[in-house]
Amino acid sequence: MVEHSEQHGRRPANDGPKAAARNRSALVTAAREVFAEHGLEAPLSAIARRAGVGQGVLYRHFPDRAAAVAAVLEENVRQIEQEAAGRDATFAGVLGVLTWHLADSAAFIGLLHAERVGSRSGIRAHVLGLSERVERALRRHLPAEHRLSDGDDLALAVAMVSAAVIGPTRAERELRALAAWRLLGVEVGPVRAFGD
Amino acid sequence: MVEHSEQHGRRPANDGPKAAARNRSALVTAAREVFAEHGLEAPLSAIARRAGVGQGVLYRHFPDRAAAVAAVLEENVRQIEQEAAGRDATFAGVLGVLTWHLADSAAFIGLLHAERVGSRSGIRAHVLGLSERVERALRRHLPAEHRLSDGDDLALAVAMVSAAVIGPTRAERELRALAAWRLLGVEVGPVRAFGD
Amino acid sequence: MVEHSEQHGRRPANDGPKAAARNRSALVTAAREVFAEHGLEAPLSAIARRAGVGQGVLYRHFPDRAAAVAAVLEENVRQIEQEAAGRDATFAGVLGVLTWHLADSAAFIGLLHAERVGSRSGIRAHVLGLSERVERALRRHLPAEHRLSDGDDLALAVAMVSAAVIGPTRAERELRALAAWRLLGVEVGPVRAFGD
Amino acid sequence: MVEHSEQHGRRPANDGPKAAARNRSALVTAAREVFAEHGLEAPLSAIARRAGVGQGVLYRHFPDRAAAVAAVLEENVRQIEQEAAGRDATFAGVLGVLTWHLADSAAFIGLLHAERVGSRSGIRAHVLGLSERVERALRRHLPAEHRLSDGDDLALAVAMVSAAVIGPTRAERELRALAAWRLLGVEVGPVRAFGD
DNA sequence: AATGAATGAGGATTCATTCAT
DNA sequence: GATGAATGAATCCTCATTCAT
Repeated sequence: MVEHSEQHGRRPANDGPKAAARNRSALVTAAREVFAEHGLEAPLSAIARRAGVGQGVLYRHFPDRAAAVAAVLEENVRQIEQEAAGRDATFAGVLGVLTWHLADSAAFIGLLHAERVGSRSGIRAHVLGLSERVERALRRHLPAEHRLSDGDDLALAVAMVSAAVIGPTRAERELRALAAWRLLGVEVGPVRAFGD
Repeated sequence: MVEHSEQHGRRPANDGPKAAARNRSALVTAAREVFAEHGLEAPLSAIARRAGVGQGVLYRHFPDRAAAVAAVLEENVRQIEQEAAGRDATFAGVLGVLTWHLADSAAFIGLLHAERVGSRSGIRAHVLGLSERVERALRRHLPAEHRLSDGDDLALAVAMVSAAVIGPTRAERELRALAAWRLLGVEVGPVRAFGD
Repeated sequence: MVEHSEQHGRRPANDGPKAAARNRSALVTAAREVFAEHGLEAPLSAIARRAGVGQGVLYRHFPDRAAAVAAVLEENVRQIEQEAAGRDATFAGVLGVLTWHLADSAAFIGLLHAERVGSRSGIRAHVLGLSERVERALRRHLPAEHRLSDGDDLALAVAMVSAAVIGPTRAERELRALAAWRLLGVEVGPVRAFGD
Repeated sequence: MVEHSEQHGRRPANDGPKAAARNRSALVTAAREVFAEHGLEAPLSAIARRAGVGQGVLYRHFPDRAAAVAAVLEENVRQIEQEAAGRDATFAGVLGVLTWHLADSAAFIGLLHAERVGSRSGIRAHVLGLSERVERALRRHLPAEHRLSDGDDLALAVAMVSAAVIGPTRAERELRALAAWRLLGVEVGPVRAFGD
């Protein structure tokens, strides 16, 4: 049992429940950055620290590492879908946003195709669902006669490009991603962050 | 004939220097298996245990994790080179051996293109060297007019295929590798372990 | 992953494997004391600290709390059995050793009859086995016509006395144990530590 | 008629002071259940959750764990006293109610005789007081010539029986309690919940 | 040269307690 | 008065690494 009988020295400000939404958002941002910089095995405490919250808050929002990873992925996928839902969306455009995410943090999108995401199988299904959402978003705008329109090739191509995206700088990663798409015979539109 | 393998009481037999080579080999094999089964983050102690040696021996041969990883990679690359050096080697054939290694343990070859291999930078250069050796082995047999013959495309392609190689079973991983090569427009020869 | 890349500042003496037996014994002793003083929920780290060893050693010898508890219990029971095995052992004498253990650390013998020992069921069976050994040791010397000779009464009586044994000092606990046996109509022999 | 229980938007209805009593009662009930199911070390948050109130309310009513434990004990003891105060109360009858409480949640009554209730000493005196009230309630109906009528024997007997009461089901615990009383030469009246 | 126990820093996780709303 | 999010100390546990034998 953990009986904290000593008084905590001067407790820092507690902004109350209003901070909840702000904290969650800060945590997702921090998680994205920390995972991008130090990999998916980075200490969770680093995320809490960077988000400027206590460890407990991290655990309240994300009961385990997988949940934190999933939250970042979820956001990425949502942005891709949103781009795809735009009135004048094109295959090249959606691919551009996807590529931006790849270059920003390839490890996450790479996860979409990972076989072993920890041991819990729950996350597995979740990731598969996200993967399908990305494919749907892309396929909706894929020219019918495209060489990737066949079967699982689109998913495979995304996985391949994801992995190709390594490099010390964002620019370098973006170049690689574009080169990878080109090798697959795909022309990508302007790469840009969602919302640009 | 004198039976000289009798037990020496408490200490395990000390078979002299001959044991060193045997141990190293057992360690590399164990490392390959452990890394393949539990990922590159597996406890090093698991390698020593599977090799049937003490922790100290592991450290004698591999001062750190990177060294153990490098040793497995090194062996992989040497086998690819050996295949490429064969009298009647073909591009498809060399690619077959490479693909076998990918399917056997994609994580290793994937490393060939990783930007971050722990924090020590020494390993970085080493891995780049291995990467070049693989490319050389392949390029030597690459038809001049091949679409991958241009610049860094070959390395990129290997990276892309490496990443596509995920799956619970070896067979599944092999299938994925072949599909990935196909997407890149490459025809692969019979996939087989080196030495078959 | 826990990558300890910084050098540990000056490592304390490592007495080598010879320390293993000594450490285990020190740990059991420390565990007995810590559990007696702070209850079975005491921090495991306190045991390691009192035994003068690192946390790792504790975990090497006792993978979890239950194992540490079991080790102390085991020792208690063995001493009772040993007393019972003596040539001129009497019921009162064996009961004396048992009572000494009760007074020394009632929680442990109390465990012998506990229904809920954590959640793991493995420990459950183990404790039941120990309990039977205590009963056997006692019953061997129990006068045939004794009122406790019937069925489960002996076990129940031990459980009841165990619980009665609370109090701030050893002497107080011993008095209570004796009073409890008397209430049950049992006359107890000289109370003494095993080996006295 | 004005319907005034409509939801106030975000905040849960604030039913005014009347809720305070209701909450306290819900907390005591929840505490009894949680402590019975998970032991006295159960997380306090579990009590608040089961009572359907916020953590803050728990702390308003019970500043610490000891207070929560004491509240449940207090209620138990009050019920025993009330039974003893009945016109035609008998020793066996009062013992029956006591036994019911033992079987319901032996840990509490066991506390009546515990030496160490956390570290705070305040609780100590409180528990001793409760213990005396139980003894008084029992002794009032104890036949003068009874073997337990001497000195501390009654308190000791209660402690001994408390400890015997372990077992996975309520029925099992009740059987054990009755067997324990019998071993002590006490005949127990009908075991029943207070108020039956 | 091998063994395997010991060390102890670091990371994961849990709650008791506070406090803005 | 109630809610429940936030805090962070304390505990648990895991290895990388050393070193006596």
